[in-house]
Amino acid sequence: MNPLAQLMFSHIAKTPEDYEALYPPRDLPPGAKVTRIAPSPTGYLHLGVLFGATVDRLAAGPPGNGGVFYFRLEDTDKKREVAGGADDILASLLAYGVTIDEGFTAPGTEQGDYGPYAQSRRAEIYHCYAKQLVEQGLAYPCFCSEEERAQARTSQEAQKLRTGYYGAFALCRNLPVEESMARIQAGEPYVVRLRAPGSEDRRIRFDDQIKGTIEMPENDEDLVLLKSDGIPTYHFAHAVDDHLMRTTHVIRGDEWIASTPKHLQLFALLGWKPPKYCHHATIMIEDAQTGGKRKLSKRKDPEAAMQYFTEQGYPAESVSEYLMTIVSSDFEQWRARNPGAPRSDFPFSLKKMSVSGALFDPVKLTDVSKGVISRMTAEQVAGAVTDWTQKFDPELYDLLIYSPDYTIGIFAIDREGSKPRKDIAKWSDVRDYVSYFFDEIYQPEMALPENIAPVDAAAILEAYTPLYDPEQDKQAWFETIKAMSPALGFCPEVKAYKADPAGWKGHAGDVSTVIRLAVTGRRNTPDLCSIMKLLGSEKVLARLKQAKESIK
RNA sequence: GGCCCGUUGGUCAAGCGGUUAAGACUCCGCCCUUUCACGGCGGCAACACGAGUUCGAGUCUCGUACGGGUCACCA
Repeated sequence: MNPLAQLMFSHIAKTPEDYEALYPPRDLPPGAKVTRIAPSPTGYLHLGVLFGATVDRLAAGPPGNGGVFYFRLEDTDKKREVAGGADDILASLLAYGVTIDEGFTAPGTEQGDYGPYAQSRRAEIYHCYAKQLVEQGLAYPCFCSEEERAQARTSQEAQKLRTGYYGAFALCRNLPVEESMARIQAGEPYVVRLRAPGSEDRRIRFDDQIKGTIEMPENDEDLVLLKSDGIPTYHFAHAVDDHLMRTTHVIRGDEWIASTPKHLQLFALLGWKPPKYCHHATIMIEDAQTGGKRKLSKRKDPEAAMQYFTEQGYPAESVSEYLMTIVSSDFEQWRARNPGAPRSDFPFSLKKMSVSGALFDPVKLTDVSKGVISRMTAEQVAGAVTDWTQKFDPELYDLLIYSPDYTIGIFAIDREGSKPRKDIAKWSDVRDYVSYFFDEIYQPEMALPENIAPVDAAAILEAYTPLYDPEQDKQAWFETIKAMSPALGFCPEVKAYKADPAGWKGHAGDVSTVIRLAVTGRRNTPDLCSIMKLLGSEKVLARLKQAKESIK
């Protein structure tokens, strides 16, 4: 029995063998992958985490296919923890269509045989393995204070040496056992450090599933395993958890590459087979200050928080679809060939992931989102818009719920058919799009096109008003416009007008533009006949009258 | 600074030793069209640089430059 290990971990009764038995290897079909997302609840869900989770989900395959995608909480940093952060992340993930098979599968729900899935509740497990390492002489207590470490760093920098707790700078590394024990018994605070056997001039190599072979110096830093409060660092927790939870593929951002030698060393020392590492490039953002690219930052970039997209009213589907175009280089081509297919059908491969960081492109998001919304039914759009306005635009919400049929009617215009309109990219665009359907928020622009004189416009409205027939269908309606055009000096056929513009003031299209302007306050709208039908004759007549007066 | 990773049009990107160097987004033009939007057609626009290997290099090697990441009792 190692007296030091005994003293440090007197509360540990279980052995590594116990845990091996408790968490046996998973019975998986050949080739099935076990992936995980392990966020720390230090804020709300942001684009980077969603991106990672999307990749994990994709790599594990659709639910029920043998692969497992689980959610583990890395709540080891009490200082930065945000209350409710975990549930928010979970709920948001689900909202973006990332389903979870195991661990925390929904807010307040934890399931699976490899738990607990919150690191704050796994202290005993980490301590058990830390104890083993101390017993084997592979770990030791370190009493260095913050000041001492800062001092060491300063002197290292002065000597142009690599900073860190290694080699001769690892002050507590060779403390006599008796001294360590005495100091612990005296109540002195300490951390547990790895006695890193690595050497800087030996190199290790690993096959990254995304980036390919990577070669780096071995780790020789005596990294902290357990902080002074007994909570493990990420490195140690990663090794213990991903082994015990039988993760096959650790998919994470490439900012982790630098510490992979530490992780590989940990796995080796613990006697475990390491998982396959898959380091993906992170999403970048254009820095407004410098014009350059940089990693997305939760603090600097409000649009990194999913809350931003929610407030703007981007459908979750749009964001997911956009993310896919960054996740996998061949997604767009697949999507073009399989327009309606669920994303889970996409044949995903880690190898197809980009090795360099993509710049977040809001313009592309807009384009993707317009496509997504154009494929929705009028009912779906009305429903989504109603939900969104309830939270973010109460005034518009009240107008929209007044008559659900009317609201659906608005979104039904020009929606059916093979060439749906793409006017809306996000729900916050809707207010402007629908404003002329509601007198309460109607803001006519009323600026006539330059080629139409006010007298002619007035004459057009004068002539049209008695002809207005709410029963007319689209074709009959435009026939009416054409029929009344010549008397006003406008050519009934656009083509004929273009062939001989000199003989006319304009064409039937100009006539309809004047009416459109009178009825909607705009020069550009979807099909005017449908709009007038929806508005109803009372409103149409009122607006025609109002327009005639404003022209005079 | 050390150690890593990266670099094909403005952006996302195909490409795997021989291609007129795909495609998507943006922008521009034309067509369709009662406006707009949609759609169709077309256009602008790229292999960071320098050596080397090779009959031949965006593709392989080495340098250089530039960009990013990382060097915590944060993840």
